[in-house]
Amino acid sequence: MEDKFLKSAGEELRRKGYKLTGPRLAIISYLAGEKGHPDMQEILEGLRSEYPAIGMATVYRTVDLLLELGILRAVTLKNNHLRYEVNRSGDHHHHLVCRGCGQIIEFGSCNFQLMAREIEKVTRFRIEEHSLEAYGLCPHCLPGSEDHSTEKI
Amino acid sequence: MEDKFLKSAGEELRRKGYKLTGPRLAIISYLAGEKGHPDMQEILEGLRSEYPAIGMATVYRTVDLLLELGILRAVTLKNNHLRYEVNRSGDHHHHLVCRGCGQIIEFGSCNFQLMAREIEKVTRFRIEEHSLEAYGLCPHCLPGSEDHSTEKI
DNA sequence: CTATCTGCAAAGATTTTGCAGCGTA
DNA sequence: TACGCTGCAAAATCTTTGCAGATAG
Repeated sequence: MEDKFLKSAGEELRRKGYKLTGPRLAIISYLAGEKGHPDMQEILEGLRSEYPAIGMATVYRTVDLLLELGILRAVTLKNNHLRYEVNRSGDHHHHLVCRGCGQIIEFGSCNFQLMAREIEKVTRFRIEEHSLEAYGLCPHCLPGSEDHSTEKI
Repeated sequence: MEDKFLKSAGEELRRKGYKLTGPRLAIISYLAGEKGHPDMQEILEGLRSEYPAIGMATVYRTVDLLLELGILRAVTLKNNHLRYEVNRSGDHHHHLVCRGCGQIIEFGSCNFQLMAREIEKVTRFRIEEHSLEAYGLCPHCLPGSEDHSTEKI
C-alpha cells in the first residue's frame, strides 16, 4: 500500500520527464510514512538519518516540484507556516486543529459538494478544489483534563 | 459603519490596557477600508501615503497584536503566505480563489455548523472556529474568456 | 510623569540562486 | 555520454530584537 503510492509517484515523475533520484525518493517515502505534517525544517531533519548528505536547498526544490506534480499537498494548520503531506488520490480529508496541544486530527466526512454547486450557480465560478480547517479543543485539552502537549502535528 | 468598527476596535485595545496610538489606528482603518487582502509588505506600502514615517517592524508588531485581540484575521489564500483582513463580528465568510487571475471573491453561505456537530459527536473535539477556501476559475478565466489578471486579491 | 510604543538599524531566520561535479536514463 | 540534479555557499528575503527617544493616558 505504501509501495503502491511510492510506485505511482515515481511513475508520475518519469512520465513528466523528471529523474527518479535518491533525494526525491527519500522525501516521498519519508512523507508517505509520516503520520504528522512536517514543515521544511522537519523534513530535512527527518531525512538526515536515512540521507545524511542532503541539503536544505534540495528539500525546497524537491518539495516545490512534488507540489506542482500533485504528489504532495501543502496545508497551513498553525496559521503561520506551511506544512506538507502526501496527496493520496481518493483521500479527501480536512483537519481538526487543537489549540491546546497542537494535535491534528484528520476527518473525512465532507458535504461541501452540495454547497459548492449552489455557490457555482450564484457566482458562475467553477470550483475545482477546497480546503477546510476547524480549530478548537481536543478531548484531552477540554477544561477538566490535563495538557498532553506531546501530540503529533 | 466603518466608524463603528474602528470605534469598537479602539475600545478593545483600551480595555486590554493597550494604548491607542497613531500607527495602530492607521493600520486598522487602512485594513477596514481595504477591499482586498494585503500582506505585510502591502500594508506597509498602503500606509505610507497616510503615515510616511511608519516602519516595517511596527507593522509586524501591530498586526500580531491585532490578531491576538481578534481585531484582524489571517488568511492564506495563495498557499504561500499570509494575508490579513479585518474581523468584523457577524461577518462569517469564506473565500473563492481564482487560479487564473488571482481574484478573491468572498462568500457567506456556510452550512458547516451541521457538519461540525456531527464531527464533535464522533471525535469529542470541541470545534470553535473554522476556515474554508475554495479554488477554481472565475467566470472571466473560464476557457473561452480572456485573462483579466488585474483583480484585487 | 511613567510605562508603553515607535522607528531605526542590526541580528536572526528563511528561502532562493549560481555553479562545479555527480548520477540517472 | 549528456543533461538534469545535487550539495554547498553566497545572496536575497523576510521577520524579530534591542535600544533611545517619543507619546498616550
